[in-house]
Amino acid sequence: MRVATWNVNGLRARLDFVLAWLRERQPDVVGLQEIKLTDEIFPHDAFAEVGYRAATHGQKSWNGVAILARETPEVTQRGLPGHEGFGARLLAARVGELDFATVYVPNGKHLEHEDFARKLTWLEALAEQLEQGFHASRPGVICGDFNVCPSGLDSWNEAELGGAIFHTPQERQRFEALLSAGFSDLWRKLHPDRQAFSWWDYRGGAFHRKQGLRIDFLLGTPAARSALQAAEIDRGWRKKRDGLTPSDHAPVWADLA
DNA sequence: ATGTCGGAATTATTCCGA
Repeated sequence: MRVATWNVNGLRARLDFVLAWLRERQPDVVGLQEIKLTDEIFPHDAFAEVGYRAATHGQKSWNGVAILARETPEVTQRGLPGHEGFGARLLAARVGELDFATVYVPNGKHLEHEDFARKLTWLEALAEQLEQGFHASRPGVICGDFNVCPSGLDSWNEAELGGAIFHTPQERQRFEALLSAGFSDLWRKLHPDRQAFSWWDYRGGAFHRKQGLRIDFLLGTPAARSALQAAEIDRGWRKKRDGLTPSDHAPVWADLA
């Protein structure tokens, strides 16, 4: 079974790009983030044509998450309880025997902004929510854009960015708490010393300058981790193709037995 | 170059968020 995560940065602008990726990679379950549209206009038909059912938690203009799967996802949670006012950022569903969730963690903007403190609180609430929705003995994956760079290895410039947004001890401690609760960073488990990024700013030629961050993750329960066979970041899909503009994030996928 | 995108508000230009 192939599971994947992708912040698409606007599904209307990215639909053809996403469909091409689905045809090539043939994932079984995908968590999308930043779909930037409402549930009413979600393109269910386009996904059905390539063999996917979708569950959605969207909103107008910003944020929004969705789950694509070969079989119909049965939604177990829409939104992070008590934090719905911070945007449509969490969707959990059962897909066959897999417990799955997609999250779009608040950006936080900068350390002095009120959104930074709200981001930390949101991450704490996420940890509580996951305790209820996932179990060590069941295969489960929580994926998404966490907007946290877990270690210096995950940043193109820890020397200068360490301590700045995405790189603070407060964010890292809260991400670490998710791992301590039993979730494994699946890509990192297979590539413990590799530096690779999943996001590059559109500005300044960051992609070609290799100025990126690894902030998109597939976190697996112990049962998922023990079934892990492969995990990759689809860096090639961060490039323009056939004249289509890419997202600023690359997809990340993992194969589970 | 604070250098690019997506989307909305408003009518091709400006803003906001990332």
